[in-house]
Amino acid sequence: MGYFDFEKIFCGSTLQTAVDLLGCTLVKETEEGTAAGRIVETEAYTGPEDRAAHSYGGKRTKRTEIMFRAPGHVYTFEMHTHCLVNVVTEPEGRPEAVLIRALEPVEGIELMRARRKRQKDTELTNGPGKLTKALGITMNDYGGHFSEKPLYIVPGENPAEISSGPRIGIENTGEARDYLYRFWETRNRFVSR
DNA sequence: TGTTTGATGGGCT
DNA sequence: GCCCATCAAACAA
Repeated sequence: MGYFDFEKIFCGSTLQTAVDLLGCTLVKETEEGTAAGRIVETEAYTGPEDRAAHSYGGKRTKRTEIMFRAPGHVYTFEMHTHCLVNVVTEPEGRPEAVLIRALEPVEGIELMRARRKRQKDTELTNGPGKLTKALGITMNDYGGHFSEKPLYIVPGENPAEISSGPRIGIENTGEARDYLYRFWETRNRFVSR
């Protein structure tokens, strides 16, 4: 079993990486056990030129620092008491990332149910804050790399059919609001909406 | 030190 | 579909 090929995203575009990540598997190992899900929904955040990105204008803060590092690093951040997880893309110095928005549960479903309480199975991982809770991803994962345990990505077959649309929850970002930077597997029932 | 603001989720209508 | 809890990061002062 190998890890996702982060070399190929050195020279690719973040939009292409967002598409390439669909169908790959996100795995988190904890003391409680291993939980994993197939990535079925992503969003691209293309750095300095993208008003919706945390790194818009090249803004470099404690939070966005990791986005300037090499591809494959783990960018987690908190908002509204939830933890969201991103894959850093592009070479050192170019702060772009892909947000993982939804998974289709593959392994450790009982563990996910326990972490998510009385939720229907389709509600376990169909949102960026939900999937981090189901897999046990926290701010402790910030700065790690997706080719190392305990949080990593393994390659998978890309979906046969992919849809795209505007990103979610970025109403106040001018023209960036309309960019079609959200990608998902067509008709997959685990996408967020 | 104080104030503002979300890349959300869950509950209620 | 609408409302809002809740808190760290960011930023102003």
